[in-house]
Amino acid sequence: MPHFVKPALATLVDDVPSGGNWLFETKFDGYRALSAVSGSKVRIYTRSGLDWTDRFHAIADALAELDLRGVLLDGEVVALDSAGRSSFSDLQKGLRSGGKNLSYFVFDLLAVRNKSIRSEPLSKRKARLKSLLKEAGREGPIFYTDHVNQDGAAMLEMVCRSGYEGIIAKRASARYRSGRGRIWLKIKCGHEQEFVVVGWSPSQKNRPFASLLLGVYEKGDLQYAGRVGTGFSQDELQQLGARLNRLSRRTPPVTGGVPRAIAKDARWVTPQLVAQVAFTELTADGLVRQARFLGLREDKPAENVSWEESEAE
DNA sequence: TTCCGACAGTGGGGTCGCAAT
DNA sequence: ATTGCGACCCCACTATCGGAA
Repeated sequence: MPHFVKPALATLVDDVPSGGNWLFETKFDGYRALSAVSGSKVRIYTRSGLDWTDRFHAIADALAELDLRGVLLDGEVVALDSAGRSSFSDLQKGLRSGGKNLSYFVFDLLAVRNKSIRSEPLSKRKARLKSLLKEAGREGPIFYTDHVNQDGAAMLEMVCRSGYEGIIAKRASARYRSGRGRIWLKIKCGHEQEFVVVGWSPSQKNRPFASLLLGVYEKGDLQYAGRVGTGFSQDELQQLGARLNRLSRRTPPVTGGVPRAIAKDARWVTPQLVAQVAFTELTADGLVRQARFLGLREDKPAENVSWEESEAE
């Protein structure tokens, strides 16, 4: 059986690359999974190389039926919602039931007959992968991840309008390279909007604060919307920390919805500051996921901050 | 010289399992 | 029964450093 190889990782960029022989795939929101398959023997590894075959056993069983020889696959395990989008929260729930209702979108082939083909160009590896999976993937849960060869910008626009997470651009001529690099780029649809700063989480470390607590007005009530703890420079941390202290107050300005564990050490603030925040999506509880701080909006009064209608830019 | 990639360190939302309360 | 914690998953970012381009 082929052994684990550290996966290639994409670098987040703002713009779709042009020129230079790129191919474009839709970005899935799931768990990265590399699979070593040899006949009925299957091992599925996480990004860091842990063996998660048991958690994904439904997929492992499907891989075992493909009758592959010494193959190493790279792809993403996802849960598809009713519209066919990959849903991260469904995935997290789906894992409880042993990996049923999960799909495996395979996008790269790293070894065949126990021999590494990582030095072959991506376009060639994908062609081999496609023919390998041709008979297999018809009804799932194993799928070949297709791509387009041009006009990534148009693809991004279409993908965002349909509510997906974004796209991945890959150099078609590049060999497989472990670790983060410029050979693979991710461009996210991303959401961005203003939030009222309603408080902060104190830091265990040597920082003015760990994260900002966010809120949004909904029908006159200020509701908790999660935290943001990254995106600040050293200067911003200091300056924001000082302003928060000046606005500090004893009672929470939000009406509710703050998880116990967070409310326990939360420090509250008069709702006055407005933060611009980017995030990938809202969780089932209406909290921002993968949020990063972009800056303060000094021009916006806090009372005007409510949910913006979800729409692609 | 400039840029890139690796690393360390900080932060988030989740799930799970186990130990302490 | 509830709570807390760490180890995993998904990540985000800043800051630094050495070597490649």
